[in-house]
Amino acid sequence: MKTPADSGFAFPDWAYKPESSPGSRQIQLWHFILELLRKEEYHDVIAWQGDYGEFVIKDPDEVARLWGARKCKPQMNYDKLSRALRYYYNKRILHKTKGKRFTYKFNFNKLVLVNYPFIDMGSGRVPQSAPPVPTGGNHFRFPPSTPSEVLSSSEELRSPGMFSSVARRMARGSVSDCSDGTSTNSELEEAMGARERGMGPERAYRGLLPPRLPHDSFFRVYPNPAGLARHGPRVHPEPLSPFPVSPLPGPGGLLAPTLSPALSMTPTPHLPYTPSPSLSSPMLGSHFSFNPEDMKHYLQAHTQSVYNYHLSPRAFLHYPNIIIPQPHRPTPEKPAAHHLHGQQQHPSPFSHSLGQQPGGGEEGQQHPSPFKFKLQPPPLGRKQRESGSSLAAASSSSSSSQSSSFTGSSQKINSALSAGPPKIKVEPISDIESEEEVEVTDISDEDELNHIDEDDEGDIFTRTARHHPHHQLNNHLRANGNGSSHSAPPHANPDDDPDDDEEVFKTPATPSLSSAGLAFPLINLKSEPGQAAPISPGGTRCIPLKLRFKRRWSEDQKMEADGERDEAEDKKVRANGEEEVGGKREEVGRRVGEVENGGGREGAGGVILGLMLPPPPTQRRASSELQRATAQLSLENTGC
DNA sequence: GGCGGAATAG
DNA sequence: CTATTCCGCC
Repeated sequence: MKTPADSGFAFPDWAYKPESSPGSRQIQLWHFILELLRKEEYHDVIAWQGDYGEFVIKDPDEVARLWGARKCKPQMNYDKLSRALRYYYNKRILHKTKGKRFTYKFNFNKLVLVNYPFIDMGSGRVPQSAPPVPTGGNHFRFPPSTPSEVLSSSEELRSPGMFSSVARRMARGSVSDCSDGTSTNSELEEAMGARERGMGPERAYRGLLPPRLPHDSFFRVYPNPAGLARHGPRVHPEPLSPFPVSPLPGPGGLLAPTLSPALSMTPTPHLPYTPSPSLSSPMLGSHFSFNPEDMKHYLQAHTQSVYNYHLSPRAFLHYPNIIIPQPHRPTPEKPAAHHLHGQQQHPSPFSHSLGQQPGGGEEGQQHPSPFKFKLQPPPLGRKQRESGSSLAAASSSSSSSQSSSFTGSSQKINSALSAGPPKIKVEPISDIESEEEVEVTDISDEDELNHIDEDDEGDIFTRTARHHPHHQLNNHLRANGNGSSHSAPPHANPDDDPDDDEEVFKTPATPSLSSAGLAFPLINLKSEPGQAAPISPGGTRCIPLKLRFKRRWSEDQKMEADGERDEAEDKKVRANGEEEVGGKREEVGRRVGEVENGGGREGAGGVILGLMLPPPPTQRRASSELQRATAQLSLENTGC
């Protein structure tokens, strides 16, 4: 089925050679594994098999040898290599498939999907195990095209940081390796390298892509079931460009004024700043394709992921209808993927249905309306909000955004904030939430919790938000306490992993409206506990426009928060391993501070702790994956 | 086989 | 930090 090249997955180049790797500049094991997996040549040695993201090391010794060659560690053996793999467990990059020898499973949530929605793991057969990624093309394509405005230029737009990194990367091309020349290196690299280098600009896209966009974009996509539609005639925004209106940096590069330069700039690979819209939007523009197929695939993949990996459902939650509609869409074949991503299909995106997928199913339901989803521009970065006196800025920014509608919400936020000392940031809620979540999330391990996966599936969609602000916390605590079984209810289980957050999300709301995307929990959740919140959980439907806006707004914030959160998470993950609740809390606080600081790297003081403490509802952290991925993407191989 | 602690290298 | 080494334990 696929050509070799295709067959493998095609992760974005950058995925393979990121520079950003945290500690070591060298290639990371998981990247290496991915490389091997994507090459057919190595299928006898290691291959996808089983569930999504699951792969089996058919020849451990060989894999070890290859790895050793790559790292110039002749003494490498499977025992050692496996130790390294085990370190990924806590990071949630990998987990062991129990009961199957030499079989591990990638958490693509973290690694790929979110990050690279359009990546394709290989068409063909890549078994189910291959990450479910979509894409019409073979590799990822970031459809540059963009509808309208979008941004073509987005690249430049992107945050400098990212951009720069990309650039560097490009410049360098693949780096390589040990000259020893073990076949491995050379092969892999060559293949990749060639590809990469060859592509000029396109590559750039890829590079850029990765990070957040996709995911942001996705998250921003709202289904628009009746809700939105009603509320406005689709917003102007257009069908095509989902993000066109976005306030941010659109193509024009408008980086949001608000963004604090510092933040926005933060180049570090980590993406310290992802959240900010600025980033996202650009990406959206450039990378995000609206090609229906892509969307469809992506969604499906995402969905799967959700199910399989606990991706944060929130994304989907928003869109109950997510089901990737497939109205009719026959095209069985994939678009020529080969050519790269670049093609610009234009999509009128919405016109098509996303549906169809080869494998799939047809779960797709058809919907009368061609497109349910409505894409929206990313909200402003929280930073932006922050920076400007948070509020003011926010409002402005929001207004700018297409959905100017949100402006109103700002108030809300304020109020919310006001509750606490206004510190630096505005996202009180989110932060808080995020933190908690984070904690929760981190804690979890998928392995054990695997069952969760399945559970999640159900849960994700099913659960309603019942979380009261404290509720989670409590659970959290309890959970931690338990040493043993995770039998605890899914949701209680802190471990659940990242996805837990999702729980929170689950919106109680009715599908219809809620789905509209408007329904977002953040605020709602909080209000819930109380008695009647205007936006009662269940009653999303009747929500007045204002409320809707607010919700949306809040949603946006959340998202942003997520991004940050992610970072936090990452850190946490590491940290948390053992922490207890109490300890965790503290840490959380710390982390939060970091996050706020911006990327963590330094920042102004993280004062917000106070806010954080309360255990608000959590959300998801889907984005964490992104960050993580980003952070981790370091692949370069250096010579020995 | 698999896990994970501990020490350590880079 | 990530990975490598070693190693004891299940």
